[in-house]
Amino acid sequence: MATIRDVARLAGVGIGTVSRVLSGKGSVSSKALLKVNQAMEALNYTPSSAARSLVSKKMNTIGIWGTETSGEINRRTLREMESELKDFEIHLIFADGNLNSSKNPNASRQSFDKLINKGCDGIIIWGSDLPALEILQIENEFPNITLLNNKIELIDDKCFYFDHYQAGYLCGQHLIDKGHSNIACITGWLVTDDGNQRHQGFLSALNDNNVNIPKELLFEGDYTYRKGYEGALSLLKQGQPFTALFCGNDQSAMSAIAAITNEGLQVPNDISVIGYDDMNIASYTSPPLTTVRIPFNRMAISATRRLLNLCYNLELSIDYDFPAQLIERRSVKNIG
Amino acid sequence: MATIRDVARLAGVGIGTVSRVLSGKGSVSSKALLKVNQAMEALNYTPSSAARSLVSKKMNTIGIWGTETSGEINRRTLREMESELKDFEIHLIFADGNLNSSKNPNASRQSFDKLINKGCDGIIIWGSDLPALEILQIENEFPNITLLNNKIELIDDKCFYFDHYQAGYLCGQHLIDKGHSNIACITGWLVTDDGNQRHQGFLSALNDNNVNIPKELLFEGDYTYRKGYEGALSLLKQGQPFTALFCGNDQSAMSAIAAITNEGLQVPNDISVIGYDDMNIASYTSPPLTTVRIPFNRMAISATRRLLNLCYNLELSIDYDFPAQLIERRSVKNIG
DNA sequence: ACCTAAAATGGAACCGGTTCCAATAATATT
DNA sequence: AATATTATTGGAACCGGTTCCATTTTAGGT
Repeated sequence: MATIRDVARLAGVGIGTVSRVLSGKGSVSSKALLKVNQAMEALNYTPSSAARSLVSKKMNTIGIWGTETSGEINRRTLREMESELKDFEIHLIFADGNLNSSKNPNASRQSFDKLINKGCDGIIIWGSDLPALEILQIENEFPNITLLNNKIELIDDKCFYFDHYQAGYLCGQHLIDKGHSNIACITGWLVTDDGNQRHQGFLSALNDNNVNIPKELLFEGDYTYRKGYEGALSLLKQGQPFTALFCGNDQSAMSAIAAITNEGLQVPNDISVIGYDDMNIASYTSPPLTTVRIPFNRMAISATRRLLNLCYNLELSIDYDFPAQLIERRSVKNIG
Repeated sequence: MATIRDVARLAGVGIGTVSRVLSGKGSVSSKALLKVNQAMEALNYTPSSAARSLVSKKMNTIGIWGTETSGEINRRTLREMESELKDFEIHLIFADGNLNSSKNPNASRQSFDKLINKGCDGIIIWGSDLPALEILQIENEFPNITLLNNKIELIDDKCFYFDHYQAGYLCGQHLIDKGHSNIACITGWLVTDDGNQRHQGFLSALNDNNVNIPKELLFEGDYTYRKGYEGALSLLKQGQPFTALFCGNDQSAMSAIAAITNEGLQVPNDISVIGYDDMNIASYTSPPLTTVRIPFNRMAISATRRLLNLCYNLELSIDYDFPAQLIERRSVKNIG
């Protein structure tokens, strides 16, 4: 591997000159420029990123910590971040918090520290797996962080999240607008903040319209297909009748529809179903799924840009408002 | 940030001693060990990975180039690789070939070179977006590569792929075993090798059983939900009747089922459907999807380990055989 | 032609680790 | 007690860039 000194020697100039043509800063005569470029070409020279990082103290790498990234929605979000970083030649590395935290409570912090040790210039903390207090502590000694899908008042300008409460409310209101008053619910994972918020928003919408929902019509899910399927079966079996079902996400909505269909009932004729997320498949189910779309892409981009601004003193424009949008398809019937 | 010299000074020893306790190699007296550990603790010392990389010429990073990584199956595969690497404290970075190659044919090679420039110790080339010749050329000057989902005879020991032909054959045979002889097909993306192979395998199974498939019953898809839906609609509309449908992947199978259902027909009573991939949702559809499962995880792990062996002189065990397995659920009816 | 300002240049010093070796201390041998 | 081994130690040199400054060239002004 050729070094900058090899290039300088071959070009017959000093290393300073080579460095100048490399960075484009400082002045270089056109003859020198030519010779250096030829030498670099001839030696197939590539600057060592390790040496660069050593002096610049920038790794051109940012880390992502937290949420499981294998679900479709999170993958889509990730995708946005990756393409946002591509322009800056910054790479992403992962440390999956969940993976370890289940085994060992301290492990989550350890996997986070790994990212720092690795030398990430900044870290996106995704989700609320880390206690707020701990995040504040981290932020204190390592300020280059951004929170995605989490809100901490004291560092609100580094937080990017949306109003799941409002989105949940939207769903509840929609079912009511369509004339439903016997409404069942398969919740998201209530252990997570967002699962809780969308549930509360949903409940509030019902409450504001004076419809209340008996215990029997509430099934606590966890966002998985499995729980969606089981939940629907369980709701169908208990006595209370219902005409509409709100699911904490599209995955559980889809498997709930499958369960309902497999039980010989029809969606939306017998039971209306509304989901949450607007997955790609939502347009291609039977019936196409009414759901709520959340601008993950814009949110992810803003969180990423905010971090870039912090790490590299940039001033990319960012945004803090990400309103949800109801996507009406054919899984909710108007029975008013 | 504390450096090794700070630690040495505080501990009252030389930097060599600190380096020795860091690496665990060479002998250090117990007193020195204690003092150094205390000093490191006191200064909250973390060795600079950039400085380490500079001298060791190892970045502890490997790159992935090629396939779009946002689909469920690919993401699952990726997940396996990440967790395999976690144990070695090696990180993964991406360079999405597809993203650019569509715009500019040279861009794919450029994005590949970026990975090398970044200093990856090795690279997994995923898929067949790069011509074999070019890969051989690359391998020649940068031998630390491994191919995933691609086969090149000359470097077969670095290739990890499965026999899509065999898996496609399995699907075709299964439909025939169930008594079907009017069989339609929504292919995968025939531009890709694997899409082609599974199609050829499927065709061979039919051929070996003397059932032939008229042009009208072939619809060329591209793995997307959209094409699955459109394909099913189109097949339904043309005159030729059929009782079974093979889809190039589960995504198109699922949307094909939705289309069939939306048209008032039933799966599997009117039409049997078989998919390919065994996505998570496949157990939770209506009806649950018969499909073929491919051991992506084992394949990904082997490809990763092979690369680790190459990069870091390890001798992890690897595997080259990844047979497909038919998962029979309820979307295929026996009409024999 | 002469003087001054601006452009261009070379290279020492540094970033923070690892490697290696000569020097010293500790332990064993006779 | 003297000598031979072996264990431990400190630090110079190096990895390959960037930064910075003293010095040399070139261009501009009169």
